[in-house]
Amino acid sequence: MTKNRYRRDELLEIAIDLFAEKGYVGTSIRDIAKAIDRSVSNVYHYFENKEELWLAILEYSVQGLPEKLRMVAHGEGEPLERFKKLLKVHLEESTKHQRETKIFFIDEERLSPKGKIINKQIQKEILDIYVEQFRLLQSHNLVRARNLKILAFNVLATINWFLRWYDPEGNMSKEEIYDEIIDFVLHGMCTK
Amino acid sequence: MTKNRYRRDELLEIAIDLFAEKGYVGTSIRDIAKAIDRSVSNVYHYFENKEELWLAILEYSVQGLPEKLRMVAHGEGEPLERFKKLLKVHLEESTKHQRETKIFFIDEERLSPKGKIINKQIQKEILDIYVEQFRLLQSHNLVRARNLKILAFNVLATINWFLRWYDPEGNMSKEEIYDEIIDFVLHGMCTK
DNA sequence: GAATAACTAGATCGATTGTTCTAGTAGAGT
DNA sequence: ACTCTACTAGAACAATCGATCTAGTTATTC
Repeated sequence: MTKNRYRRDELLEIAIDLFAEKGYVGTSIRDIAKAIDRSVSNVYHYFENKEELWLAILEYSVQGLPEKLRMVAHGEGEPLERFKKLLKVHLEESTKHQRETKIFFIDEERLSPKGKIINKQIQKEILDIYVEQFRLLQSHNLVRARNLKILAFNVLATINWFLRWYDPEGNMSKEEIYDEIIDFVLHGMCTK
Repeated sequence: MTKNRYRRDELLEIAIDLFAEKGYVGTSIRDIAKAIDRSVSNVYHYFENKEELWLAILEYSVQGLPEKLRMVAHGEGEPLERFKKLLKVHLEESTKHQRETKIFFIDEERLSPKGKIINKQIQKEILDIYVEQFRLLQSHNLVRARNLKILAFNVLATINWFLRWYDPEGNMSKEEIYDEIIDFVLHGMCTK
């Protein structure tokens, strides 16, 4: 008999909620069990320990992001249009997993060495995808920045910061925000 | 006899280090005391409790930022030049208090209601300074964005994110990064 | 129907948490 | 000499932490 995937994922869902709200250290196993009205044993039945639970969340959500972005980055089309598409997909995927991505960034320093390494690696992968894109765009004379790494940090800044202030219950539409962010990344705030 | 300001501030310094490294929840009073080789009582002598210690750090560092920014924002000069100066000062001040500002953003959700309110208020103040600047620049036809609030979030994104990746020990100079960020904010990544 | 694996509740573990209490020392002002 | 305040160390507190252990209940397979 294999483990009950459904009950495991239910647990994962509630854990994401609590981690996103109160952080990794701020959320206890008991909190998680209580929130879904099960016993502590139930949590430990599906996950070896707290850290494994955390890593399962990563796998469940953020892990696949680099691959998805690479697909777009290496896809067909004109370089600049493809880059715009990359931004859009990145924004959409991040929004889809807003809570998890939030966790991902908020508590990165609070993990065990193993967790830290995985975390850093995913971030590095994403950064590299962008730097590579910039190099390509640069060869077409489409990039103004001198330091491509700083540029990548700046672009990631707008995307990742968006996850902090965006409120799904708010009155701004996602499409409106996406367009505004993409326009900002491409041309900044100034006219001309 | 008044409280020994020097020993208090020493305590504050070490607390900033630990909070920045391991977070608010991840740092215990004992950790702080041990790091500076004093007793727990010593910490409680200078600060009522853990939260007051946190708030003291805020006061010690981040609290004055809005006022400094307002000074520049309401200063003399051409609107766009003044705005550039605003960005520069903001970047400089944030770098000066990098550890504290990091704490400020990382653990904002982990505070008591009182702490949360103070935290949110400072962030709101800063946001408003930028939105006001954009309104002024807009009246001179210098801003391309439609939604000024989103624009403000994007600008703050680049500044605050910078604090996450910037390594004072690294080989990039601060001035180089500042210029690159300011250029990005004003004109984005594209040529033309 | 026996055997095996999946799952569960609840007590319990030692360690650590924020905080308080007790009992003091040091030094300045009177 | 006495008093008051500033300061200190270290034991002690109840609560909570991640984790484990015991003892059980289901459900499936042969």
